[in-house]
Amino acid sequence: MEGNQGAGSSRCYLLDVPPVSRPSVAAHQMEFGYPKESLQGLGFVVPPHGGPFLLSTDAVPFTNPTATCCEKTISDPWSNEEVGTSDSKDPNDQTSSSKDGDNSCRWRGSSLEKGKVKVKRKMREPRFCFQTRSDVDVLDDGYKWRKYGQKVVKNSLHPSRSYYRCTHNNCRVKKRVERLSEDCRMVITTYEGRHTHSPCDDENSSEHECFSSF
DNA sequence: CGGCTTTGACCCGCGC
DNA sequence: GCGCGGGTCAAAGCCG
Repeated sequence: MEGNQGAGSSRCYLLDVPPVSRPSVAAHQMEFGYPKESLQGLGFVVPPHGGPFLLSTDAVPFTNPTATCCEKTISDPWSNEEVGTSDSKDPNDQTSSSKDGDNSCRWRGSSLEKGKVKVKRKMREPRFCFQTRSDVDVLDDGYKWRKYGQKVVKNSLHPSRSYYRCTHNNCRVKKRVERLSEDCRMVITTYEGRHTHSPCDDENSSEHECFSSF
């Protein structure tokens, strides 16, 4: 069924990144005509001037319902609806952030929390996914990520999905990376949440200064 | 020695 | 109600 991502929440873009050692990405596609506001809302800071980016990534809107991988990505459990509310500033979010911030006290145990958590689970952070063509899994977006898990994906020929988390102190942004089953060179990167800092904040700017878009 | 990756287990949500 | 799949945690190992 098509159009379920019409909600306009979790957006997906397709990038054609040359197989270089540093396929820095993504963010650069926003200037391909995508609503910057939404991107900013997601934590992707877009240069106000929308200046040209260094990379010549070829971005394509990744919202075609018939697009194989796209469909799969979007129809995953986290699906679009929760992202729709960019005003995730509801009370729930407050609570969840305090919990989320501390993964150790997530929904493990405390049956008391269950009820609340249940709801919260659906109310995740805003997400943003990209499809890139690259030989490397982890796209250098200027932030520092730490891998915290890997999963086998059943209905995929490339059954490995990796989970990353921003290493910055109070930043709870997560990133999910998986290979496209049809084309192992295609990487689907899904960002979740908003960075509470700038990339330069993560590592000493230097080369990343031009990637402040993430 | 510190940080990161790997890997197995646990828990939750959803579909049947 | 049960089973499956997905997401996260935490311990152990590895590397710089």
